[in-house]
Amino acid sequence: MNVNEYQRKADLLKMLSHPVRLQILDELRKRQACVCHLQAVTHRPQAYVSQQLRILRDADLVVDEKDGQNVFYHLKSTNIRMILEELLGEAVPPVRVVNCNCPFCAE
Amino acid sequence: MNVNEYQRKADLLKMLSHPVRLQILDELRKRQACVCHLQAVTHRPQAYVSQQLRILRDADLVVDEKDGQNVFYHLKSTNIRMILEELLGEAVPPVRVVNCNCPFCAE
DNA sequence: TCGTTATATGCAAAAAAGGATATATATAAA
DNA sequence: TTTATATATATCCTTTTTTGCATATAACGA
Repeated sequence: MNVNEYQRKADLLKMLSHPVRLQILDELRKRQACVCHLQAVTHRPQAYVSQQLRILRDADLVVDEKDGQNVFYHLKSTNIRMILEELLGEAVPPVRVVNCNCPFCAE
Repeated sequence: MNVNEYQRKADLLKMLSHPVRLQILDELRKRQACVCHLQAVTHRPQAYVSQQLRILRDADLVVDEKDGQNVFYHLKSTNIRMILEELLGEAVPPVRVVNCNCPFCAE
């Protein structure tokens, strides 16, 4: 392990060491989700969620895919999934969120 | 998982998301080490290393133990050890460091 | 006691992160 | 074409982090 590797690993952790980003990633490991769903889950304004998603996207942790009006995000690598598992425990199954009109939550 | 739990987990990760602190923790999972050893490993001035150790100590990640002139540090919990393993891979055995006069490195 | 080695702490400047707000774009629906 | 919805980006300001440097303390040896 040299200095650069520690730097890269630290950069990765920096992405995770933020409560809202962590919650977003935790949600995404249950199932892909659109921005409006993550808004409902985190109780944060849309612009705020989009900002955090952009950071995660730039860090190559999530991938976005457009579908009509919505943009769905999902985890990119399995590596991040394993770290989340160690940190947060097993992923729980997705649940419907009130005040969310996304295709999964609306019936 | 509620908001506070994400916050606590994020706080933990924040301690790790720093290249030098990460390197220190990686070194400590091989074996306990005194400040002068960590100085030699990280190539940082003593005051700098002590500062980072204080942060890790305040975060309850490491424990210090005085022995004569030296102060030895070791990891506190096994939880942190498992996260490091997931992130950095298996710990490698300790090696002697040149320019280090600690009891382990001096013959 | 004096100097040396090991370690800790305090402080301040520089850099980065966090979060709110305003605005832009793109799609769909009326 | 107008309007509404979903999402993205830019900007500004405040707070935190980072890091270097000066200094303090404590133990040990000469």
